[in-house]
Amino acid sequence: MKRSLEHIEYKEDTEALAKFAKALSHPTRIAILKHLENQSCCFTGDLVDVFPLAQSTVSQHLKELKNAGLIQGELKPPKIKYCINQENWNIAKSLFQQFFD
Amino acid sequence: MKRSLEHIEYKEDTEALAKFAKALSHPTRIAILKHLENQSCCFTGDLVDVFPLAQSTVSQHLKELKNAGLIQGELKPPKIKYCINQENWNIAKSLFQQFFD
DNA sequence: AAAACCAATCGTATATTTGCGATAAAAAAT
DNA sequence: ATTTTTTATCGCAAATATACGATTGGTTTT
Repeated sequence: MKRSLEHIEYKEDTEALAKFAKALSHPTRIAILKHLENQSCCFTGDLVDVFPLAQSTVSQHLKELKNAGLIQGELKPPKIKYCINQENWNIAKSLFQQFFD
Repeated sequence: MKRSLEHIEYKEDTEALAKFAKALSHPTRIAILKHLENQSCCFTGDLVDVFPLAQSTVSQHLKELKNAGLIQGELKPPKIKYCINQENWNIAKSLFQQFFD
């Protein structure tokens, strides 16, 4: 990508909102989050059964949700239990609320 | 991209939410929408002055926002006046509200 | 009719995203 | 100690996104 010489600096809220939106920009990730909201928590393997996707692909989506801060993984060897990260979830919620008035 | 043989079908709301989120997934587009919320409307040229981006790049972002249905352009020759598409804006708003509980 | 203005589109380059299979790592079960 | 289970990561391929300059198309002004 031919980039602008200087990186554009946006307000912190703008950047944060865009980052959360990006995490939500794929239907699989929306579906994963909806699933987590219902189940409260789940394991990677559960999701692999729910979605017709390779294990590595599901893992990749979980990683992005984790990077965005929307979920967190708790080690329950040999599994990993994923839950909504309530703190950041609330931050995202209020950013979107604020944005839409 | 090596795709699954059959395209995954998600619920309509899930697809719609992901589509809106995608439109919001770039800080420039967030900033454009915030600008439109303040000004109620504006012209492409105004935005080119506000953002340190090429005219074609701004136009590209406007196109994506238009495709997502979040804005609409009204011909005011020789300019084009862009406004929030209030109907779809409200749909997006309620989808995000619903999603975050 | 010609020149000027505004915005979309085209063509191109590069970066990022998405997806898969294969492999690795870490713990549990045998 | 070996095997099994579970999940992350690597390497690759293809699609999509981002950005720019140049060009095009439409309208207004001269």
